[in-house]
Amino acid sequence: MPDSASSKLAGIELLKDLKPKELEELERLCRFKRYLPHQQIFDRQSKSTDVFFLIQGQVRVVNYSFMGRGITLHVLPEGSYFGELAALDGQPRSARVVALSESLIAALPPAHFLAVLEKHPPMALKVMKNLAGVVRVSNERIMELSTLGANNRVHAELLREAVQSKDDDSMAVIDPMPIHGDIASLISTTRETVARVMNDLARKGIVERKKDILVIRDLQRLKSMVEEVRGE
Amino acid sequence: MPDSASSKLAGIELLKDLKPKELEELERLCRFKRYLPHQQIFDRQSKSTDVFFLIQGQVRVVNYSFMGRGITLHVLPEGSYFGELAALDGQPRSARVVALSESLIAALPPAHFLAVLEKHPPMALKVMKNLAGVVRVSNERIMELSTLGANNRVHAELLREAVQSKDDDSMAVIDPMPIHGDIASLISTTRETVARVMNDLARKGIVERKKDILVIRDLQRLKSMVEEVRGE
DNA sequence: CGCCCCCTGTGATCGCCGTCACTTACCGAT
DNA sequence: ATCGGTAAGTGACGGCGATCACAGGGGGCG
Repeated sequence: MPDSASSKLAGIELLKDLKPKELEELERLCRFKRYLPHQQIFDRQSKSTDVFFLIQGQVRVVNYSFMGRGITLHVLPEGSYFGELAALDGQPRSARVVALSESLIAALPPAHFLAVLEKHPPMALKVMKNLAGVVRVSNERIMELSTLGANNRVHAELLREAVQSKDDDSMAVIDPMPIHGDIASLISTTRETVARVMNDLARKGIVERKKDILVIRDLQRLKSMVEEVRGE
Repeated sequence: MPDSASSKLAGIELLKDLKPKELEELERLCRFKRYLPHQQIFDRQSKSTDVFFLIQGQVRVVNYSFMGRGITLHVLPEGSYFGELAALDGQPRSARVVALSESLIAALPPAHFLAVLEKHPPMALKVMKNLAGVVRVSNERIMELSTLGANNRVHAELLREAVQSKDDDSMAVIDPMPIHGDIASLISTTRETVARVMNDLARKGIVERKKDILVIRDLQRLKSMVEEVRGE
C-alpha cells in the first residue's frame, strides 16, 4: 500500500489542490479522532468552531424538535468536510453531527482554516461553491415542504436516491434501500407514512422490493406522481 | 449633497472596504438599471449569472409552486447583494427576484465578481459569512416547517419581526405591519390562517392593532406560545 | 435453535388547517 | 359622496397524515 506514505488528508476533495508539502503542514495542525456509529462529533448550540474533515466513514447532520423528533438535514460522504459555518462566522453550531458508520475525522482550528482560505483563493472559491450548493438544496427542501404533501415527498425522495439503470432508462435502483425511519427523517414525515407509500407503489407495480435493494420499474410514472395532487 | 461625488456603489455593505479607486473601477463594469415595484430582475431557471447590488429599494426572493402559490424565501434590504449563487457555480438561478419598491440595481458580470473576490480575500470571507448566514436561516426555516404547526409559525414570525420597545421589555412593535398575505407567503400558510391567529392573539390581549403598526403587549406570553402544542 | 430486537405492515381515530365563499372595512380617486 | 379595488374577518367543510396500537417477520447472537 503506497497510501501509507501519503497524507491522511489526501482524500479530502477540498484540499486536493494543495501541494504535498502544504498538506503535510496542514495535517500537523489537525487533531485526529475516531468515532463509533452514533457517536456525536458536536451538538447544536455548542461553541466549538473547528472545521472537520471526514477522512473515512459517514456522518449525519441532524436537528431535533422539542418533542425529540429528529430531522436529518444532510448525510455527508467520505472525503467531505463540515463545521465550516461556525468557523466562518463564529456563531454556535447550527446542528448536531453524529457518525453513521465508524469514522476517522480530522479537526482543524478555525484560525488555520481561515489562513488557508486566505492564502489559496481557489480553495476559498471551492468553499463558496459548496455553500452555494447547500443553499440550493435547502431552498429545494423548503419548497418541497411548503408545496408537496407527505406522500409526494416520499416519491420525490425515492427519485433523488434512485440510480438509473444502464440498459433500461425506465428503470432505476436504490441500493442499499435505507430503512423507512431514515427516509422519514429526511423528509419530515413518519415511518408509517413511508411504509404506506412504499406499499402503494409496490401494489401498483411501480417499485419492487428485493432483499436490501429497491427496484424502480416505472421511473416516468413515479416522476409524474410527484407534484400530482393525490391523483388516484 | 457631497454624496453626488461618491460612487453609486458606496452604499453596498459588501464593497465598503474597497478603495475609492477600486470602487470606481468596479462601477464602470456594472450595468445600472431602475426597476418598478413588481418588476422582475430575473426568474428561476434563467441562465444569467450576473451578481446584483441593491443600491436603492427592496427586493423579494420568491419561488412558485406549480399551483402558482408563491413562497417568499427572503426580503433583501437596501445595500445588500444577490445573485451570487449562479455567479459562483454557474448553475441556473434558484429563485425569482422581483422589486418590492422602486429600485436601483447594479449588475456585475460573474467574471469580474470572481476577480474581485480573488483579489480581496477579506471580501471573499464576507461572501462566505453571508452564505453561512443564509444557510443558518434556511435550516431554521426547515426546522420550523417540519416541527411547528401553521399557527405557531405565525407566532414565530411575529417574534422575528418584532422590535423590542426601549422602556418596557415586555413590549414590542412591528412597524409597519406587513399585510397578512405577505406573512403567509413567508411561512408557507394562508392569508386566512394568519388572520385567525392575529385575532386570537388580539382577543387574548397579547397584541393590539393600531393603524399600520402592531403592538405586542405580552412578549413573553407570545414566546411561550411558540413550540406549545396548541395549548388552549 | 430459539430468543429478542429492530424493521415493517396496517387499521382506526381525529384534529389541524387549507379551501371556498361571503361579508365587512378601508382608502384613494373621480 | 360614490364607487372600486384591495385587505381583512369568519363560518363550514373535508381531507391529509400524525398518532396510537398491534401484528408479523427476519436476522444476528448467545
